[in-house]
Amino acid sequence: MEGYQKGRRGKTLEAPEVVVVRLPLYLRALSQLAEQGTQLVSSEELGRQLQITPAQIRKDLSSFGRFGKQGRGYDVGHLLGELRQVLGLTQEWSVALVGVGRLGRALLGYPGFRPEGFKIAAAFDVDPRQVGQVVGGIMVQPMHRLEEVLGTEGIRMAIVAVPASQAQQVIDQLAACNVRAIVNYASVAAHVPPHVKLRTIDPVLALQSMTYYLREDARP
Amino acid sequence: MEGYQKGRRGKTLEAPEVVVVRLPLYLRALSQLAEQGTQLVSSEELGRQLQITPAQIRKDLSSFGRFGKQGRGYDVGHLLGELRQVLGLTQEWSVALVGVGRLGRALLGYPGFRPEGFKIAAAFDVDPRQVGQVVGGIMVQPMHRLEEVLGTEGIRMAIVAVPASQAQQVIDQLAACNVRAIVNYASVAAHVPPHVKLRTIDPVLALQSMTYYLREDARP
DNA sequence: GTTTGTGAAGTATTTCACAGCC
DNA sequence: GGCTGTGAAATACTTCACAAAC
Repeated sequence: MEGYQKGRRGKTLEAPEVVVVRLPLYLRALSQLAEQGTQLVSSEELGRQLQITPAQIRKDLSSFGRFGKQGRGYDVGHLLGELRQVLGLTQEWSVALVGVGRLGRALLGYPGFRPEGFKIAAAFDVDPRQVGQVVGGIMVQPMHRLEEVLGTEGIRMAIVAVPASQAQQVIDQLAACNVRAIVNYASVAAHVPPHVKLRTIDPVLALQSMTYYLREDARP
Repeated sequence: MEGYQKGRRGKTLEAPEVVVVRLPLYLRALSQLAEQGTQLVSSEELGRQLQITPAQIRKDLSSFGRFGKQGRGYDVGHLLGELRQVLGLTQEWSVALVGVGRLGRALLGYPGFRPEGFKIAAAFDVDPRQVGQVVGGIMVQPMHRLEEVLGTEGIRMAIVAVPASQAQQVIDQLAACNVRAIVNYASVAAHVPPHVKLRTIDPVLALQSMTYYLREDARP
């Protein structure tokens, strides 16, 4: 789990980033409810599942519209649609992957992207031994084809799974190719231009912040 | 990047969770500075590297002690030591891994844990074909040995890399074996007892929250 | 001259609590 | 009767700004 950038809301009055980060949680819970055939859900029930207060959920949703019905709750299917709209998830998004080592390959094989509307549409690596290989149905491209491929495929999101020492450079290249959103698995505090969104995923940071709570404690 | 639990600070007045989550960032930046031989660093310089305001850094650090020297800044080596102390990183932590699929294997091969004091000391899987295999120097154990192994190894942290459908069950088992901190890679809003810390890492949530900023924008 | 540590001020976020609607 | 939507209140977090330390 890690850092998302602070809520520098641009000119076009945007929702606070904390709120935007919660919307996908609502989406996921609603999908589950829809699957099991539930039609209506209250903010209280949703809150129970997500461990978020009902007031929080109502307030978050109310900043995008009035999606509920008093006395009844929210229509699951309807709210799903509205949230997808808000989040821009009505289209399929093509994503580039840079780095096809063990982690990159795991990501290429991960079945969780497609059903959510994300498709890894291109993969890149510097290692000439990787280039040309077909992994998960995708041919690994050399880095110098980045701009060309991203351009023709219209790709604006990327996942970076390269060693920490290479990450900043790769991120710079992606930003130069008009990529606007990056999930970074490398263990670095990367810098991006202001119009690029970055989320860094780092299990070591997650572990390190949790040990704080485990210091020398007798257990109950 | 994703959710950390809300700052329910327990009885023993703890630092706010937002602060605890930033400490590892400071640690990482300081390690780098130490490596390149830098002796002193100001909150301003540290802030530049991490994109955090100097005031924020000073305030965060001041809640644990007075580690700096006016007019000079912070001694890199000293601050490193203090932060390791605060975070409980003076010992090595053994971590259990549950799930040795593609992602689990990538984690077993990840060289980033050891230098930070985390050691994957045991691995488990339900799949009988995985059990008994040696991956990254560790023999995969069957799930029924969880309690025994965690007990004898004194393991209190775990990484969950199993399919979403299995995650809650696995997390319950871990909690029952006295695990107090879990990094969860499964795409679920898992529940844990209050004395267990959970960080969920989910690239889909990260992507979904970023598409919000990419909706229908013409590019520059 | 520089840079910390920190109250006080300023924002941001969450929760309360209830009018209004179903 | 139940549950949303929302101002107002309460908390939490961040930044300011400056006295004190070097």
